[in-house]
Amino acid sequence: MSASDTVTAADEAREIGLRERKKQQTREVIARVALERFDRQGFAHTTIPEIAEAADVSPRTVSSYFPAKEDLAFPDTAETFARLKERFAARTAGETTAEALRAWIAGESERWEEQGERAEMQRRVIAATPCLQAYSKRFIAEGESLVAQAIAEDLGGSPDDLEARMASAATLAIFSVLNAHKSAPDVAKGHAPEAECEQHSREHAIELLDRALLFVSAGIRALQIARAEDA
Amino acid sequence: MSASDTVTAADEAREIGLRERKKQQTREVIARVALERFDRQGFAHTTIPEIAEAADVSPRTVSSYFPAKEDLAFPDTAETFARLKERFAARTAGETTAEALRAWIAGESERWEEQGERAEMQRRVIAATPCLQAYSKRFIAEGESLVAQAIAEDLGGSPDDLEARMASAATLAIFSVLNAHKSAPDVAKGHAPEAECEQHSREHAIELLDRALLFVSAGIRALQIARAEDA
DNA sequence: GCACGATAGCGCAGCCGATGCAAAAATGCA
DNA sequence: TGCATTTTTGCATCGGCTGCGCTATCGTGC
Repeated sequence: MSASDTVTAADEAREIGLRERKKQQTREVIARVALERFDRQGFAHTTIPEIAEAADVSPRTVSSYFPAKEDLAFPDTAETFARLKERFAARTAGETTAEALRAWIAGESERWEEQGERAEMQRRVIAATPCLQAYSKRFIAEGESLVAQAIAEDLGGSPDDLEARMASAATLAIFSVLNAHKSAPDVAKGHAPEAECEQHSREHAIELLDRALLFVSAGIRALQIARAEDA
Repeated sequence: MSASDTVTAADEAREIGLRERKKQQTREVIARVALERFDRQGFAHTTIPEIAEAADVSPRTVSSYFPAKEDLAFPDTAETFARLKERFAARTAGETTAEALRAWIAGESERWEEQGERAEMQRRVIAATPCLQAYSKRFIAEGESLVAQAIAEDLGGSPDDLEARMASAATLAIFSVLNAHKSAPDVAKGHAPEAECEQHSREHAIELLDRALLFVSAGIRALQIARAEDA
């Protein structure tokens, strides 16, 4: 009855052997050098062989780690949504979807801040590449079903309730807008990103998030009222 | 002072000469055979040369008409949004964005019904191809900015007002859900698409649309109230 | 410690889609 | 009919993706 019987996804990074460790490391290196090149020379003007050379692996290996070139710009999206899934699974009976979302977003923005320049680069690259913005919708679709399920539980309906799906789609669409909004105006103002500013920006982000959730919950309420009137 | 001085987009199809006519025709043939193949054998398992042969043109010509393979599945999206743009431009002072959207959607669904099997095939193909669903978001983004502008006018704010963009994104996201929803359940029920049923489906579509607009307008109102309280 | 199964990384070859370019064919007009 | 314009085509190339088989390394059980 070793400790490995109770490992969680979070522990996995330490539990595993040297082999897996090297794999993660290789993946990380590839993603990092790719992001740097994308930032410097643009996504389209960076080739896979080029990234491979910079990461000291073969082109074939790059494609093996990242099936599509676009995936290089979203190296840890899977984990991000895995955490959302965990968060939803772990929520208590009274906790609403909105509260869980708030907590999740807070955790994620903390992560982004820890990454520092890295997250900023990713933001820049995606903002500068329409193709990547379109690609990101693919992941959002994944999040949509998670949120839809959570909202459906709140409403006590079936997991594929239409209203839940509508509300979920609206929520994530608004998140996208907020996310895109966060990139642009800070650049325009032109003041250096000091610690104080970052703190402010984070509070601002939460505030915007609340507005989004307000929007969505008002929408849901209106639907429920309308449905009650019909019946 | 010929008649060509006052041509609109709608007249264009007749005003132009044989040359332009043939071009449209070629484009139409390519799109049609492509959609058929996509429906029969899947998007990924249909190659450009194959489509070219079926359409009796060279592969190079196909790529010339449709820069990306995905565009073959959305042959008339540009016109669809052009009509939305026209509709917004033509709306009277009192007409809200929601009303204009309703009118537009009504017109578009009429068009779809006229196309018959064609629209159904497109629906099937997109529903069966995640890649195309992601690609469709590209066009939706275009619609988003149109709707955002219209809502911003309603609200009297600047054209890139954040709330307008949020509301617009939410609206189109919900439309997407409704659109996807329309594909699935009709198939599940398994009754033939009789005229009566189509009529019902159309009414149902309008009803769903109204729910979406209700959702959005409630959201906007909530935001305005919150903003008023802050001030 | 050793040997064996598993697997990460690699090279290769091929397919497909996208694009630039220039020749060729079709078209519209005088 | 002849000419200018535009569409269509073939060609060549490039970049990305994939399947296959080989090698080297790692992990495990003996």
